[in-house]
Amino acid sequence: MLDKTYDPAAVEAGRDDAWEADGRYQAAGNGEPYCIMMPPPNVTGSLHMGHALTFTVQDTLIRFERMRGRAVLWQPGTDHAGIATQMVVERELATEGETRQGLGREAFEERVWAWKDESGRTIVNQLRRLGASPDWSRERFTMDAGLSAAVRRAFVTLYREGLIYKDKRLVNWDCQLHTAISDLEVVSQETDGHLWHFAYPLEDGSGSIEVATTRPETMLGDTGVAVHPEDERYRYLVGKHVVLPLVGRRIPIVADEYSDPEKGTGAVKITPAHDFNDFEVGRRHALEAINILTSDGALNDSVPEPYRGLDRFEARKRVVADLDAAGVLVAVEPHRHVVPYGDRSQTPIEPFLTDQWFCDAHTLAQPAIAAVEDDRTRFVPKAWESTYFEWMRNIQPWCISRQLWWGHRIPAWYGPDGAIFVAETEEEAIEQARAHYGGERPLEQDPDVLDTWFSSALWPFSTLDWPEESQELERFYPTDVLVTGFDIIFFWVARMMMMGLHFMGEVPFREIYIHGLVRDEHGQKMSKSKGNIVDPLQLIDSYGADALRFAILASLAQGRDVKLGEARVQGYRNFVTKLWNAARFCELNECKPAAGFAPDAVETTLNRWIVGELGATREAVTEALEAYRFNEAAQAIYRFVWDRFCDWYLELAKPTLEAGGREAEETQATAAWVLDRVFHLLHPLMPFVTEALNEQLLDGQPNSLIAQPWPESVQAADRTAGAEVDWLITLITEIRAARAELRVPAGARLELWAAEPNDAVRARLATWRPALERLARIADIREGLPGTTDGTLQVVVDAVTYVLPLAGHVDLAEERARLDREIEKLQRDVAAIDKKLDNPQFVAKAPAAVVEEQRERRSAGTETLERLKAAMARIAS
RNA sequence: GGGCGCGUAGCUCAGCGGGAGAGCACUACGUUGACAUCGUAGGGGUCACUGGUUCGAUCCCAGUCGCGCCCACCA
Repeated sequence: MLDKTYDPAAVEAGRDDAWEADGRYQAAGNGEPYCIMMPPPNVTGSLHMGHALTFTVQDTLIRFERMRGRAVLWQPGTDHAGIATQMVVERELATEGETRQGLGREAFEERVWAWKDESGRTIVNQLRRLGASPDWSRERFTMDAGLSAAVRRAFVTLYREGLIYKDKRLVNWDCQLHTAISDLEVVSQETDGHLWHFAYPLEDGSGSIEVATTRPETMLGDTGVAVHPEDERYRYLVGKHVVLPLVGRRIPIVADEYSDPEKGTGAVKITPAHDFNDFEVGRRHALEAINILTSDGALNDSVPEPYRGLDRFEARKRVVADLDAAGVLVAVEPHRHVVPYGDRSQTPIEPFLTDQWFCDAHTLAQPAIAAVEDDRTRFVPKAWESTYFEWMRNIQPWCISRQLWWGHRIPAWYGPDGAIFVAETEEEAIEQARAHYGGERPLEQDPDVLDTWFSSALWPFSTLDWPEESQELERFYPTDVLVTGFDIIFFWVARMMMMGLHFMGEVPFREIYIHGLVRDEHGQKMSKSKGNIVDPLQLIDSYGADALRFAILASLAQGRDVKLGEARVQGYRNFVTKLWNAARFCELNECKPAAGFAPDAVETTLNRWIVGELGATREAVTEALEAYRFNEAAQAIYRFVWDRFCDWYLELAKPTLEAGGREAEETQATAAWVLDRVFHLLHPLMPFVTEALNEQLLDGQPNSLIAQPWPESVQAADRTAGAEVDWLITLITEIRAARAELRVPAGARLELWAAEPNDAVRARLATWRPALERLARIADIREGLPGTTDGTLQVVVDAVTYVLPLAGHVDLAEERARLDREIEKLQRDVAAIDKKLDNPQFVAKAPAAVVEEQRERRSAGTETLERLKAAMARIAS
């Protein structure tokens, strides 16, 4: 027996364990492979709503395809998340008064591994509560031995192909984390600052040239001043020199188109070592690049003595004060501008000249662009392709080295003379060195590690054992769909495309489904500082994983962010309760699956109708899931369960079930069958409750739903049954509405007189008499017109007038007013249709079917109108 | 500066060339009923604005206004 109330905790407990123990999460059977790569959450992570969204979507697809007979692999794992993890462990060390430097590299790495073993499983366990069904037996971590080998193979290969190289370039330097970061890890922030104007004196004493800057301290590294070649104001100065104040350096004035006459003073100071644009200008004019910063962001020994060792922001004040004192500070104006910040450290980023490893992303991007252009990989929704193209076509060299300790160590070794040996193992590097030097030389490995996203870029094949040639790699690559948010298209999707095509020769996935971000119910991004974080685990505790999953899916319209408040989840918990109670009703009425039940062979109208409705729902859900329209899938099944099955089918079936007999038996079997199909259709969306109900209710089933086949198509909707039930629903609804409007007491039973019934209507009324008695509170059904016109309620359905005598329950004037409103509305409708039909252009140019439809609507409308007028006439006097 | 998206009922949003929809909220009535985590009924909208295309526009196109996002940008 089902419990009287639905308790999500009881329903969900232990199910994940049971499914996994039965091996349900592993690819099974000989079906066509279907693979989704789980975007590996950071080991430092704990489940947030973004995870809940993306993993619900993935699990829904996985369960759907698993039921459809595909050999499904959902490949799970976690990411070592270089900077994030290192920061977490360093913070932990700090509470012990310890630092990573104090510990030393080796001990620190051990410490991180220990942390990972202890805390790294949090998110995995939380995923289980959501009902996620990946193949945990294949769980991977980006720093596993196998994946590390893949990283080294990829690095070495790209190096040998000239697609990875070491270069001294300006990089984004994080002065707090002491590492380079990629362009993507830099976030721009609008900041209120100042624009300082300085007059640099000309060497020949003939005057000065005014420059403006937001970073005065960089002037200590200036090696030129640039003006636009066509700027008349400065043309005569080109080729002359200025003497840099405070420093005394003689620097040239050059003509360069980078200089924008509209901006600042039109003359721009050039600091090649600390500005990306200036670096280019400097290169064009052979200006020296003087690095004036230390890795901490303090000034180094290249600047005059008084400034050495000052932090860059201290130095800024000092430089301004000194320039002011020297009389070269011309003006200071408030200035709003964007300042680059590190996305992890939240500190201002400095362009900094260092040796780093770069990946030639431009070359790798070309095949990745082509693959999307010719649809070998499709974005859903398609609009994201332009974002992808835009970025890929303007891609810059990717800085892949990081000055961190946690990550994949760069497989490069240096000889005493600086010669570089890149190899997959130290032994190979030693071998190379021996050949190179003709003898043993001490080698030192590059201290840096790789950008975390380098290993993530290999994920679609490194997890499938590449570079080993495994069966899984053969079978599941290319994968079917990647599910992810737009926020990591650049970080991850683009890079997987590049690496997948380069190493595997094929795209990593055939489709990329991009979903929105989760926001709170007001559309605000969830953030700790706003205090509007919704915790998915708390929602699961309160309402169940099924309700949370369904709420997410039902809210997930393509191309939109998902706004999700607690009320929404609560609403869908109510839906689960509704389903539970429907199942309970069926159980109480002994609706059990009948052996050999054939849905297309049911005889009674009601049962034929619900079978048809279920069939339509099955198609709608299937098509919606195939097209990643999760909200439509959710809506279709929701509508069916609540509006069709509960509100009408079960209500209309009650008299039949109570009466017993053959019809009741067919109805019991049909109800059980429908419920069973509903559990199947709902299972990918809400796995727990469907499994629980299936298990308890339909205990003839040998297998759990997770392994059951997806429902087959059933016969096309039975149109005669549909028409009849539609008629019945309309009649009952009309009577209920009229009664409510005229405030007929809810308990009052009225007679129903059918004014001019034909044989079909007469038969229908006989058939549905018990339903009408029950749902429309009808006392008796008669033909013709009742003797009294005093106090009647009249409705018209399908060209038949129904009169319900009220015996004093109602005010005649109110009934007149009600009929009047209906007549008016109908007249407006008919007039609108007439206007169309009277337009020869419409009749001539609109499709015949549309014209025909309008004609039908018009004739139905006028017929009803006539009868309503007749009804009015009967009570008018 | 470049690109993208969104303005539909009080709120959150579907729909997207031929009858304006849902959920929540609201109002009235209803509890021996599978379900009050419920039922029945109801109120509520010049589908942002202006033009255009069309026999016909909430839907397509152009523009305007408003909101949001991404990329670029430290003179």
